[in-house]
Amino acid sequence: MSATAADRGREARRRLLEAAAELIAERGWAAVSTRMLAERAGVAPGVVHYHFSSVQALLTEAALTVMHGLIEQTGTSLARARTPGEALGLMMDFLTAYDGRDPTSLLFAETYLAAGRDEELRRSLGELLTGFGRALADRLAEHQVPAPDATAAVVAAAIDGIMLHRALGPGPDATELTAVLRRLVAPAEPGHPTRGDSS
Amino acid sequence: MSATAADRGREARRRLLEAAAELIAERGWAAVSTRMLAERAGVAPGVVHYHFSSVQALLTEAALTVMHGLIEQTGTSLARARTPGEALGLMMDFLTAYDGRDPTSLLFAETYLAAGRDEELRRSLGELLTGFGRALADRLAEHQVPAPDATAAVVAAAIDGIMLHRALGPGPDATELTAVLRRLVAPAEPGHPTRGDSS
Amino acid sequence: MSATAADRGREARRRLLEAAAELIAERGWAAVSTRMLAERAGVAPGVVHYHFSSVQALLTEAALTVMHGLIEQTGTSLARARTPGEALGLMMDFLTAYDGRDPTSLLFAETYLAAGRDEELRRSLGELLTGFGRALADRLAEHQVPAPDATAAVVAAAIDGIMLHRALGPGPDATELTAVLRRLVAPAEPGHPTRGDSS
Amino acid sequence: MSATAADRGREARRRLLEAAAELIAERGWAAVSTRMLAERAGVAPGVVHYHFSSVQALLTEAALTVMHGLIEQTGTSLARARTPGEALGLMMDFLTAYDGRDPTSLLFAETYLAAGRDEELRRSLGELLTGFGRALADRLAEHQVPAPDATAAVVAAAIDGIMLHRALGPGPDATELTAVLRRLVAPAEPGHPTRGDSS
DNA sequence: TATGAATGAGAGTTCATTCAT
DNA sequence: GATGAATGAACTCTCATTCAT
Repeated sequence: MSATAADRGREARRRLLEAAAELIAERGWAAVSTRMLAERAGVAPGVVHYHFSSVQALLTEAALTVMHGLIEQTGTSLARARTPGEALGLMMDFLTAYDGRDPTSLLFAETYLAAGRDEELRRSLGELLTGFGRALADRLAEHQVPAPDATAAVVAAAIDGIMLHRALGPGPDATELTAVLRRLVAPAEPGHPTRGDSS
Repeated sequence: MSATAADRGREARRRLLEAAAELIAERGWAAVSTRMLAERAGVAPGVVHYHFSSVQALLTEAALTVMHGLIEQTGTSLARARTPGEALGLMMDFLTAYDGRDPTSLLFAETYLAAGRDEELRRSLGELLTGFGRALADRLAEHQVPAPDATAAVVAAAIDGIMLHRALGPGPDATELTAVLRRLVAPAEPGHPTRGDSS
Repeated sequence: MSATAADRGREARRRLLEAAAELIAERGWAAVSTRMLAERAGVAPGVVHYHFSSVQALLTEAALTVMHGLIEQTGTSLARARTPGEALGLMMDFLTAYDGRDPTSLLFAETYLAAGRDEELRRSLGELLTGFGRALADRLAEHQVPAPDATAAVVAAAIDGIMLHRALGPGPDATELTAVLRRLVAPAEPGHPTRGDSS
Repeated sequence: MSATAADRGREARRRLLEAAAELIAERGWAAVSTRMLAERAGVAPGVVHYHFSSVQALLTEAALTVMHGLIEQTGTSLARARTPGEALGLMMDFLTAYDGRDPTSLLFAETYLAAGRDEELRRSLGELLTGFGRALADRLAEHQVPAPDATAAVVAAAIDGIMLHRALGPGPDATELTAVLRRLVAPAEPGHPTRGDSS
């Protein structure tokens, strides 16, 4: 109401972050330019460097914001899950929600690669994923999945890897892949150690 | 002894492909420039476009050559494997051979992403991976692994995904991950679940 | 007093258009380069593409601006002419004002040729000349010149053609040529009907 | 028969001249490059500079050869013409044979402009056109056309100017234009010498 | 009589960033 | 808080030309 100027400033900043997330997916991290960002956000070119110290800083903040949001939300859902099937299903849901060519999948992949060349980004992203991995491992442990830490790592990696491969072509459909992935998280059973498929 | 000129040309071309593979991993696909390539290969800048129609074409050829070599060689090894354990072990070996920050892992990841923005690259890479997926699925089928196609896809994706995540930090070690991955390829056996080889 | 930045921008743009018109004549349409334009206009190389989407766009705008100005002004003079002799004399004046090697003549010739390879330029230039041709034909018709449209086309073409030929060497002087050209615009006379066209 | 190597050399040279004439019309004088010429002529790039001292020299020779051929042939036809109508008709024939966008018209126009920036080309082309102008003037004189030199210059210029304008759009058709041009070459008549102004 | 690999300059264009307003 | 003009380096790519073979 009062601080119209400050509000416009916040709004411009928000639109720039939104534009950055879109453009990283569309063009690739290294191909996003100041002018592209300004145009997409509907602001003057100079505004980019007014709100952010560099284009890299804007891209980093945008990517981490989106990834933090999605991962945090999934972690929360995991924590709320009451039954094992519910918890595991949440992970598998990614396979139907994202096809490897959607903005979210691409943003994740681009950011993983960019992190390999930016120490600060690598650290932040590492923390995010480590936290998520722990949350997932905790759930798996509750459901008697053996080697819960390594299993959580493999599940998360498999899902990201599937996204990466799907960008190249369809591949097997989500239902089939989900069935295979469930083998990873079958709970250990006293008499019949490591079953998990025959259903 | 005669064709010194032609030989020099072949050598320059070869060095450019070598430089391209290195630089894609080091700097990222979109950040490789004509002059960087020329300098790394030890040739004049103009030579790049003398031998290749564009920088994109050079990067594409370089990436496909390396990936083709590695995948073909792995496929051949798979085909030669006499026992199931040997075959499965070959796949798991990637986890000890590559740590996600080595040139080969990075080249793979960069090329996957670049393929999303280059139709020709996507097609070529798709063929390469489809062929490998089929070879792997065939082996899995021989060992009575259920849903061999989807399983092959998940195994390959998990390995690439692990590489991607490892670039961010160490994570669980290869031995643990391998143990988890073996759950995916346990043969379906009516009476005695999870043995898995003797064929 | 306030908008010094905007003023500087307008001034730079203006100087670039001026430089473009000069350089098209001096070097030829296809030989005008970004850096030549920048140097002549006294601006940094990057400024060219800040103000214009491409060098082609700059050349096109510059050429059309100059040609539009000259043609419009001549059209206006034609319209204001009170007597036939005055109107015809305006056309003939070009022969004394321009010698085929002056910037204006060369700009016209270069632009005609460039228009053959640029659809948009061809359209714009075509409209400009069609409009002028109509204005001239109207005047000729008022003075009972037979076939005024074709006559206007021939007069305009002859003048441009003379400029083109003069670039190669002097040729007959303007007075003689003017006398010949006047044959084209002799009014039809009842008793002695305009030999040379009918049949 | 014997000198196969020498024959191939002559043939390559001939094909290069042919390619040059085509490409000047297609791309414009300044846009013709060594590689384009070699490709069009079906020879290796190095051959261009083996047969010609520079690309400019090749273009110049090609243009002059074509123009010399056409002008010489027209001059010969003019000389052979038995009646006035026949002679004048030869000139007018250009208007139906060329439409301003054909290779010949474009080659002429491109060469006129190039001559303005190449002293040697200007001299050669000037001689060619001067010679033709004299031949035409002689014919006009024989038919009692007043001011035959200036008239010849205007006729030639009008035809080239019409070609130049036609490249921009159709304009009046050849029949109408020819009718107008015939006014220029009407023979002087005892009683009414050189009418056409006083109105 | 060619050949084709190489050179290095220069083409048009886009870049992240700065700064006076 | 925002602007937009400007900078100068770097981008991909094409150039005419040379020269060892």
